[in-house]
Amino acid sequence: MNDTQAMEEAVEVLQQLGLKEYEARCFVGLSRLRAGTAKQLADLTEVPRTRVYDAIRMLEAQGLVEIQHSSPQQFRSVPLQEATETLRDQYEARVDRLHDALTTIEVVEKEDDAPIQQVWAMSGYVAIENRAIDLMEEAREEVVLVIGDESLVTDELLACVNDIPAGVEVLLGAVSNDLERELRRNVSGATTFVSGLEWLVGEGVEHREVAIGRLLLVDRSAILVSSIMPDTGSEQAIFGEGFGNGLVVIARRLMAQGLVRGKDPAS
Amino acid sequence: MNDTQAMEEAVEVLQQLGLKEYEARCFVGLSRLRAGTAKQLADLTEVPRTRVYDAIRMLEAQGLVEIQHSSPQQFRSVPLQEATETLRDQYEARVDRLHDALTTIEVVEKEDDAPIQQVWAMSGYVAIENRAIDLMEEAREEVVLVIGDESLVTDELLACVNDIPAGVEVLLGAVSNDLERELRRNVSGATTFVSGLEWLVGEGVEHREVAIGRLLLVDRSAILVSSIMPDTGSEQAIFGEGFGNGLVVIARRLMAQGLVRGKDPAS
DNA sequence: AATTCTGTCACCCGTATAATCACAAAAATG
DNA sequence: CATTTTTGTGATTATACGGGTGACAGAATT
Repeated sequence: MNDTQAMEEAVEVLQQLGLKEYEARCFVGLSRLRAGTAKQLADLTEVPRTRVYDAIRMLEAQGLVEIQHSSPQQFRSVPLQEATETLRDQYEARVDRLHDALTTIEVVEKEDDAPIQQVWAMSGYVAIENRAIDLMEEAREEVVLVIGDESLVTDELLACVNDIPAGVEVLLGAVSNDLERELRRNVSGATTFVSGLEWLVGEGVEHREVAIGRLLLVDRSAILVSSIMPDTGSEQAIFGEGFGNGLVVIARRLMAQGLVRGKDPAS
Repeated sequence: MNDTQAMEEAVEVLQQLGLKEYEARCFVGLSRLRAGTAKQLADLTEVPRTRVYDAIRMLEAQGLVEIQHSSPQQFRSVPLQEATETLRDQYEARVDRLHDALTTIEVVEKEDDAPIQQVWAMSGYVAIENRAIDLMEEAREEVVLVIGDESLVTDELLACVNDIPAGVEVLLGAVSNDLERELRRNVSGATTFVSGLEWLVGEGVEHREVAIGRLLLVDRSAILVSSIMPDTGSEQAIFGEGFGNGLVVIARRLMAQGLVRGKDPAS
């Protein structure tokens, strides 16, 4: 990666982490200056000199830079190691506070009527993976998991699959030979197979370039199907649970036919 | 904690974590509703109904809520466990990206002239603790640490002190008997003592209510002194290094007199 | 058929933040 | 010592974003 690119990247990320633009630019500036005055920083980062002071003060308050009160003042950034550690701590504290606050109010409001057909949509790679892991951890009899893209095979996922107790039957599918080999190499106690999932993309219908993400069926009563969007590359999923759930019923059908047929066990 | 308090707290923290107010309120609302429509959410959270949709979309994109595309749409939040996990992952990823970006540009700009007296100021409890730990980890001969307030005795700090290799002499001071006992109970391989640090607050000068935070001297060549501000309760520190550093020189003097005198070892 | 509900848009407005300017004290220069 | 540059603070303007409100068409309900 190019230096200027990297700097922009860093500024961007710092802003996502809650810093203002000037603050971010100043911090990045100090990262390559080791130590500097307001003027030097202003020249390097193109932050208006008179605004550098405010930005630095904010950064100092957050424990990210140090100030030497000489004349002219000198600024320098905390070592990268310390900075990331500080940010991390800050964040952990926040997440904990959130967790505490929310658990004290998890008082559920009226659990009323019919648990009808519910199909939920979710998006985002991280959230979907977490949900998938959650589901697998709760499996009591059977887990069927088909992976459509190697980018989805993370350490967490593999660890989770390997942690499934012995009493639970695990069927692990892949859409390509390579991927299946990869899976078999990293997983024990599971039956792996290759599955052409043509039926998923819609047999003969319009058939756009939506790539298959993953397909997870747990105890034949909860299903999660995800796709990789062609344009953005983001992952989108739908998810249903309950034995009577329409989506789950359809999924059971399809699995029985398309998956298990030429292959292995269970009706 | 009261429910409404907890909700406000949660909203606040969520905003610190990067969510907009409406998004935060909606998420908190869904946390106690298990599932709900836009109208229900609007009534509960006082977010304008027409704005609930935008907020939910953002939340969905971040993997924090699920949408059921029925009519009316139903929304529900991801289980708290998953939500915090997702947020944590997101954050880790950002910090990593930051780390990568900054290391690629850590090309130091001109390391020029005289390494004169440098005294740096920093503030914020987390940052100061991190710096203190850093310093102690680099100790090769001697660590002198005086604690002025029990709130500063964290697990990390204790762990760090206990991890100091045997070859390094450790002098651990406290400003009260109780605190010294506490320290001795949790630390091994260190000489503990009680030190009235009157001299730190300025003998007879104005003497405001600045509480002593910590005092750290490593290898007699780096020093960190912190105070607890009377009004805000925040921690502020100054820090100097280099054997010739003025601050360090003074510190050595003071230590030799005020600390070691009536007590223990080393000149 | 009438009414309520649902979802989308377009718009206003206040605040926060980016961006400039004015200025006095301090430092540097000759 | 006089002049010029640098430094730090404060005030001011411009702008973008997010909070807040209303209009409206289609769907659902009565």
